[in-house]
Amino acid sequence: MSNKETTGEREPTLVQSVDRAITILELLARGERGVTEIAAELGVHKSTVSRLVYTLQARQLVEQHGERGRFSIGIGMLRFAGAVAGQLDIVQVGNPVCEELAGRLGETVNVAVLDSANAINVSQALGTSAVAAQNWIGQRTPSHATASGKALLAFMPPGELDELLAGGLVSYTARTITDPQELGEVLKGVAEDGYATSFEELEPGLHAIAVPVFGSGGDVIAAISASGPAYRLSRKRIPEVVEELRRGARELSDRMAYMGR
Amino acid sequence: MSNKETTGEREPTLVQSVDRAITILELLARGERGVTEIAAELGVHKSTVSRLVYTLQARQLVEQHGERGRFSIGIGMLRFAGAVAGQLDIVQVGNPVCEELAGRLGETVNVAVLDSANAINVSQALGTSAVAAQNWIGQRTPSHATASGKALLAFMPPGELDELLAGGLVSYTARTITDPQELGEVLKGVAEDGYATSFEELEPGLHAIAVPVFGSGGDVIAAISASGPAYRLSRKRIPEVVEELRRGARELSDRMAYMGR
DNA sequence: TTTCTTTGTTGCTCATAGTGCAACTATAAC
DNA sequence: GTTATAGTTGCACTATGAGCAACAAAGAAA
Repeated sequence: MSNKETTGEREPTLVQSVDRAITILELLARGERGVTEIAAELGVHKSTVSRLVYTLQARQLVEQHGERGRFSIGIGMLRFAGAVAGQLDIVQVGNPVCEELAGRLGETVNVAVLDSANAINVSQALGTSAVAAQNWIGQRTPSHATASGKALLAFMPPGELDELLAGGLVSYTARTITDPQELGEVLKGVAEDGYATSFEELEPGLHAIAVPVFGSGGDVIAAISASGPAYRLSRKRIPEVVEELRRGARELSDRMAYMGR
Repeated sequence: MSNKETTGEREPTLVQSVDRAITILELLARGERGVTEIAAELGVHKSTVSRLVYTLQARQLVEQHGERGRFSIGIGMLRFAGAVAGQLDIVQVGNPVCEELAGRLGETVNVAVLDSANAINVSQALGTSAVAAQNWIGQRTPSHATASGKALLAFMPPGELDELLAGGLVSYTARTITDPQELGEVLKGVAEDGYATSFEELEPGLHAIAVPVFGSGGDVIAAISASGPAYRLSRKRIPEVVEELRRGARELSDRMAYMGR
């Protein structure tokens, strides 16, 4: 087996069918679609997709709507979800804290951890404004363009920081910080103030405010953020929101410490 | 390709490597382990597992501890978890309700839906008794031996019910109901009383109480349950617990109806 | 209704991609 | 130091997975 180029190129050898199966799962995670459609997106033959999907279906990782219908992510996936959540105790502990804060603030609240240069949301509670609330769980977001991300970056050893950001800063909106030096300044401010913001730096019209969560060793283990539409989560609300978030962060710290972290 | 027997035997053809990869994920969901160990459990060669695992790792579905260490489920899995959760709005809605009930009752609270003959827990909040709280999310549990399962079965059309249970009733403890006729009687009682119990029918020492959650059409869409150790969640507490659970179930119903279900 | 299109499934065939082997390396145990 | 254990990788073989094409089922159009 050579496997020179599959999706990109890897040094060791990737198992092609598994790699493709995962890609299919990722596509389906973004919405249901049919075999033909998937085949087009993957650049492979219908039949190939049909068999891959069949295998995934046999294990409940995808579901078929009707006899010959379209496919979507299946409930079997929850099995794994539970396992990850169990491993990261911060997920368990984060949920109730998110819920409470979301209730108080009326905005969507997330707990995120850092994974290389991305912030990953691990718990979430939706705000009271029922509709259009996006699901962020498991989402990898670029740390330099999000409030949580900045809260996490601001407390890293400078050496590691540079390494992480070596890839360059991608721009998402006109307000995204793309200059490493500027980002450095901003992060310095975050470390001093104890909170970070992202006002339309990731998506137009989206505001977010975040604070760090400290582990018992004084290190930053996560960030907790509130996010909502620009007109509702305005700059004026910063003091109020930060205060609430800090309370939540402290509670999270305490509970984690209690569990032996 | 023939693929006559891989794990069992399927009529259409399974993609072997994908099937194996999923098995690996399932193993890792139950705890971290090494390549050699996995290879033994799968009955394949180390190298095969090493490559499969590498592929999974490249997509963050598994994580390696250290350079050449053991493997465990990875954060990337959360991406998919979020997707499932987004599809089943009951997950979103169920979480806060679970949290609240768990707080009041001090026991673990779960929301479950029916998937063929199994009850699957889709949301969960842990009780106050911090330790030893098991993670049930995504777990498929045999409906005839669990409180949630019985609450779900009790409101099914009798025809479908018989079909579901045609496979026979597996016994888990001395108290598990294994006689279909007896189960029928019990379910009738559940439908009348409006709640179901499982006292050491799934695991010795484990008690659970559940009530159904109705959809806007009057059909049962889920069940909500409280579970805990036998000595704490005793029969005496049934009235109290049922009352709380009913309140939660009603809230869940209302919220779901509000969302258009 | 019939016909035309589209989409998912399946038998067949070929060659690629995946597996097993074995040698290699790194880490841990003694 | 030696030995044992566990993960990775080059190589060779063939079982396995992918593509093709014919088929079946379900809609859409006429």
